[in-house]
Amino acid sequence: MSIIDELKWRGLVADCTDAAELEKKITAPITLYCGFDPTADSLHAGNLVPLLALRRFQLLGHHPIAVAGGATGSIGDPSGKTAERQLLTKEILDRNIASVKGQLAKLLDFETKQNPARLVDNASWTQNISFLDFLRDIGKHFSVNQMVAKESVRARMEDREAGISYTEFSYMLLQAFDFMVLGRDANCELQIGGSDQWGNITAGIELTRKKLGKQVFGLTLPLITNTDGSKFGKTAAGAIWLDPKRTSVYKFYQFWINTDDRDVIRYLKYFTFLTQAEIEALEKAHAENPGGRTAHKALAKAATDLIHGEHATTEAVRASEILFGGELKDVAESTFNEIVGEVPTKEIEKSKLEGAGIPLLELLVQAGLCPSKGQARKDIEGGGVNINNVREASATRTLTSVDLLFGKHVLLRKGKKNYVVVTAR
RNA sequence: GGUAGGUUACCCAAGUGGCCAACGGGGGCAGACUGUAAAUCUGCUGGCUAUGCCUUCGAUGGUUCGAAUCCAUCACCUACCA
Repeated sequence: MSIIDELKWRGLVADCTDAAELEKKITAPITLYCGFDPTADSLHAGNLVPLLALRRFQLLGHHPIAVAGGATGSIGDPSGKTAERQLLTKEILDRNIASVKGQLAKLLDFETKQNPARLVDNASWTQNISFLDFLRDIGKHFSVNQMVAKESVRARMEDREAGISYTEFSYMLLQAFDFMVLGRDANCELQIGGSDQWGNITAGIELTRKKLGKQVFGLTLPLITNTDGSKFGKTAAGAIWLDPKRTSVYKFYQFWINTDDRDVIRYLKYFTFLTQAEIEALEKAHAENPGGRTAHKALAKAATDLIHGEHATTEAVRASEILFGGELKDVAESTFNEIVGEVPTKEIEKSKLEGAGIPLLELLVQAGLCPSKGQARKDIEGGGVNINNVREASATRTLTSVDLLFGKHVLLRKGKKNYVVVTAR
């Protein structure tokens, strides 16, 4: 199966230039790239689709290049943004690039002899070019008329309140320049990216044709949307990050477990490397017994394995089983310890539990389960708060050392899914 | 520059002197049901040392026993006129 068929089957092709010619080209290994701008110090679930697509190409023998956007990231892509962005400071940018590079490196194979992945920073070819040279050599090939017509720019021009700065307006040129440089120096013939990158990609294709007289291709991946209309990759608590310091492995696993039934098969195609046969089997299992959530578990396991490795996944699965498995009272200390560190943990001083103890209201706020004591009180009165998986109905409850499990921990829960382990120290 | 209208909690939006921490809807949180679902039903949705107290209705000042509500000035938005 060619990479194009593979992507099509997975529903991962949103758009593509000169499909017939690209399909011919792609029968032999080609070099392709995808850019990632370091807007934060970690990639998030939303970045996964293009990143995994790179890897899909690699698995089928193609040569992937991941481009860290040291240059483009310092400008800010206007695509899909409704307002001008705050520029990142140089220090933040450097830090972000360093950590994003590390994450990219984990998901692609840099070791294989045949077609090792490469990681480059577009600052390396942008920083030494002078403004005048850039205007003369690159800028000359762009028509402002055409640039203004592109969706990403037009949306902002029509919005009288937001507008667009010259800086962001120029973003497209930088990305086009990247493609041209990679086409010239690395024989890169294909750029992939999210569907919001279409305008930037085609700009690069045209620049490459004009500068090098060479035909290169673009392929965009669909924007992932949840069936219920919400944004993929976001929870109430914020984005789902790949960095376990930002989003714990347990939370990451839970994120996938909580996928809507209607989305789960689609996401298996998007986010895992399971084969068509395997996914079809899961689809069947899901249709026959949705309550078994076989597909959800497979999705969560596969995605978590990919990002955090099998060992961490096993622990997250185990913690989930313990927390959602029912009674806590018979749980052995060693079993309980498995969830410590998986779910959010809050340490308090042991002395606070002596005597009258610490008010539950206060602890709920400190543990980050409730935003204020008023809210904590309401949550308790509404029956939403559990201590060690036993519902607590009294808002005046205080916690003392008697409540400690194994003399160390208290398991607080708000609602069905929000756990915090409080550890006395 | 002129005239008219607007600015209310996370968002939309009612309220035009005391009964207003402020109707209603959305969103969010929680409860029941369930599969750690969906749909549905219910409660909550400014803060606190909590049968009470404090801070909110674009900003500042004023009238009044009492203001989101009346007056003045300022800022921003919308429409029409120039």
